[in-house]
Amino acid sequence: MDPCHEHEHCIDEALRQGEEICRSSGQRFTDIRRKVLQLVWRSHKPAKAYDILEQLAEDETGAAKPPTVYRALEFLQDNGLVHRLSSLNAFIGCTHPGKQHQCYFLICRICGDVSECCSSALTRSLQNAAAQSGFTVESSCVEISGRCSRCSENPA
Amino acid sequence: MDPCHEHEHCIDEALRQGEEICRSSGQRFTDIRRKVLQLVWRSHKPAKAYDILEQLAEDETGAAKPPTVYRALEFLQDNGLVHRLSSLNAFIGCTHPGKQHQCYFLICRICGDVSECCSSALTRSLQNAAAQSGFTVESSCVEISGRCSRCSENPA
DNA sequence: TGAAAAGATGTTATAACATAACATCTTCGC
DNA sequence: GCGAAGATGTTATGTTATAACATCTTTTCA
Ligand SMILES: [Zn+2]
Ligand SMILES: [Zn+2]
Ligand SMILES: [Zn+2]
Ligand SMILES: [Zn+2]
Repeated sequence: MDPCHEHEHCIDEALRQGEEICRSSGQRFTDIRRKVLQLVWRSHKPAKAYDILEQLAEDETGAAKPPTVYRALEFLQDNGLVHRLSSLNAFIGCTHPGKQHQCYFLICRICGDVSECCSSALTRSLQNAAAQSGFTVESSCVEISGRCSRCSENPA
Repeated sequence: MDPCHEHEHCIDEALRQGEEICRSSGQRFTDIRRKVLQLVWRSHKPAKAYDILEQLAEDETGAAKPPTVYRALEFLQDNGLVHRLSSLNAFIGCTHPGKQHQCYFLICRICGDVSECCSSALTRSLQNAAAQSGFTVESSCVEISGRCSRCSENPA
C-alpha cells in the first residue's frame, strides 16, 4: 500500500523530526500537534482535514472541532513538517523537514500516493521563466498529476 | 489597473474565441456561458465563483444559483477558455485558448494580477524531474506567487 | 410538424473546506 | 504563587462546491 517497506519508520522519523524542530526552536510539540502529525503520516496519501478530525475523535474522549485540527496543521506547516496540496485541499507530511526547500509534488491519479521531490533544475527553470516576465518568485505551488512508476508497471 | 492598454480588447477577443471554439466543436455558447466568460475577464485578477454569482445577480432579473455558475465555469474550463487557480480557489481567463498547452501562472501578491505563461523549458524541466522518479505527467498545476515587474518598480 | 432525445438551466438541499471571535486552560518565567 | 504568553475549547459562521431531480430549450428526424 505504501511505497516504503516499513512505514512505521516513516512515522517514527516524522515524529522525531517534529520533536527535534520544536525543541530547537523553543516551541511546544503538544499532544494534539503530535497526533495530527501522526495522522497525516498514516500513509503516503494526502490527508484531509476533516478525516483527521474524525480519526482524532475515535482516539479521544472529547471530540475535537475543526479549529483544533486546522491550528495544528497550520503549526506543522509553519514549521515545515507538513505541506498543503492546493489542488487536493489536503495535507501531506514533509519528507525532509528542516531543510529550506522549494519542492514539488508527484500525485498519482491511480493509487493516490504523493511523493515530494526537489529539483534544483526545476527550481532554476521556474525562476528563469518568471524572470523573463520581470517577476520575482516568493513562493510556488507545483503539483503534478499522473501515474507513478508502480502504477505504470501494473496497469490495473 | 490592468496590465493591458485597452482591456476591452481582451474581453472582446475572449468572447470571440469562445464563440469560435464552440462553433467549431458543435457546442453552444449560451448566454450564461458568455456572461460568465465576460465576468471572468473583467480584469486580469482572478475571479471567484461567488463574486461572479453576485455580478450575475446585478445584471439579471432572476438571480442565478451556484450550480449555474459552476456549470458554466466547468464548461469554459473543459473548452480551455478559463483556468482554475487551485491556490486561490479562483478562475482566470485563458489568454490563448485553443492551443494545447501546459502553462503556469504568475500571481502578484501586491496587485493581484495574474499572468499566464508557457515555457517549453519549464515544461521540459518538469517532465524530466518527474521522469527521474519514473512518473508520467498527465497534468500539472504550477502557480507562482511573488511580485510582478510593475510592483517591483513601484514599491508601494 | 411534431414527438423523442439530447443538452442546458432551474431549484433545493447539503456537502466539504475553513476561519473569526471569544472563553478557558496550561505552561513558563519570575 | 502570579502574571504573561501560549495553546486549546467552543460557538458560530463564512466560503467553496456538488448531488439530485425538475423543467425548459434546442435539435433531430420520421
Ligand atoms: Zn512510509
Ligand atoms: Zn518538504
Ligand atoms: Zn486586458
Ligand atoms: Zn503586481
